[in-house]
Amino acid sequence: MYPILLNSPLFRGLTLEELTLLFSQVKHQIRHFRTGELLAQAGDPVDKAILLMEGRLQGEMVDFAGNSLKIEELDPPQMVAAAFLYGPKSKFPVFLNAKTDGKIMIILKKEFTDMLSLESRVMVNYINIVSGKAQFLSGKITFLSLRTIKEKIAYYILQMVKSGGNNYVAIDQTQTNLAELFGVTRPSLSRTIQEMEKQDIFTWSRDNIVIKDLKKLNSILGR
Amino acid sequence: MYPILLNSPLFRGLTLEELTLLFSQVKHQIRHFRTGELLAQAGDPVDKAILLMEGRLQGEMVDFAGNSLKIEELDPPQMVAAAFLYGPKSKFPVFLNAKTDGKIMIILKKEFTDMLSLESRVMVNYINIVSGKAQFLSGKITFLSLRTIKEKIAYYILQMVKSGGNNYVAIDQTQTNLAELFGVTRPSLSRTIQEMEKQDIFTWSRDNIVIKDLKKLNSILGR
DNA sequence: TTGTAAATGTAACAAATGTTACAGATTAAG
DNA sequence: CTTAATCTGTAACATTTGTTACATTTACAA
Repeated sequence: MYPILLNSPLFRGLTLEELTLLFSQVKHQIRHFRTGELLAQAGDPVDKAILLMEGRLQGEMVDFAGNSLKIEELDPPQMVAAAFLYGPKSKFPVFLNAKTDGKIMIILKKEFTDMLSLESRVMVNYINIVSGKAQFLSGKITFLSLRTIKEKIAYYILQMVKSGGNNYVAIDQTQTNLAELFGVTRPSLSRTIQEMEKQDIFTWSRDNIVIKDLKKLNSILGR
Repeated sequence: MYPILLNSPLFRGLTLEELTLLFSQVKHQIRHFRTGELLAQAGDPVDKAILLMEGRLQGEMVDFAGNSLKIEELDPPQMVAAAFLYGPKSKFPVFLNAKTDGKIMIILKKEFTDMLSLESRVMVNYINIVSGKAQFLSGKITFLSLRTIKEKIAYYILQMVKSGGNNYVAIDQTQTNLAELFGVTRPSLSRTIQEMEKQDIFTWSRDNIVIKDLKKLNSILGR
């Protein structure tokens, strides 16, 4: 019935038959939207699950002065604001705009809750999604809590090393990207990298980093 | 049977009878611990739900150099690492130490999942808990993303005003506390407050803030 | 009231990062 | 190979924040 949803993290593991059966039991509606349409405002109560089926949506965080801060894009088949359907606040964190024409499925919260009870695989999937968001944010915070650029570089490299295991790290990011990821300016990042190279902590070439002094690198994060 | 758990967010809304019935169907075990005991290490896979019933636990974030960074305490009846039982990582984010003697209930993940399917109120409670964590972290990140101390002060005040509605904000925090919350040093915070007062944005006395120029305050957050 | 601890104001200086501008290096497209 | 776009190195200077130290004020208990 809605084969696109089979690929969504929420319905992972279900067959098309099972999904069709499920939707025969769970009230839902399909809604089409057009480019530029405003689907939700920040602060709106979230009382329904929204599943993006076609098209592209864009979430814009807006600050107190009314300016747009951060933009996140969402592609199908994904759930919108999954971590905000439940919880004490349950308000939209962003303004939700349509970047293209498309369609969404809407399931009211009560029905959504029933669906989770009905099909425990969907329940586990949903909990995995929300937990994943929390874990992602938790990692983000660890990173944002690092004060200096040196610390961020050290953390970044050590994070990469951990997955690799060597003293060699491949980079797939440009310094320009990294600077944005770190929330610092590009020249500042470049300067700090040079400094650390001069201190013989590592050598940083275009596509890889070679650690020369793991001890020093660790000690940067020691307080 | 375990009346203390009635007050836990996870079992909110259940009667003692219902809870007792539930635990007759869900395998679980009680484990006692002693002061100083290490209950879990950061990185350990999380394959069981841990509910603190008595005593006090302490989570310590540890950095690469082996130093303790942040400490969070946990009091009963709370679930430990609720947002890390599911999700792609599913590893303990902290070292879990016992501050006092006490006891925990352990429910294996499979049994826990069954319990959520079995009793939809507990399921919703659990989803509320995890969603709440994600939302809390999301707000934290918004705050940490602010670059300058001025922005943090502006954001903080506007946040307070929004709940109040006036141009008057009561403070229950000392500057020393606020500085820590903002992640800046106390003299820097004090200095910045003075500067903003000189710019006639607000007056900041011991126990309240009076906004004198809301426009300026807003414009600080405009980019 | 007085004494003490905590909170706050303040200043001089150091350190880190941002800003701006430009030159050289690298990459990818034609 | 040539060219244009992107990425990177670098420098001078401005701005912000941290560090340290001390004075002043406030709150609270004896």
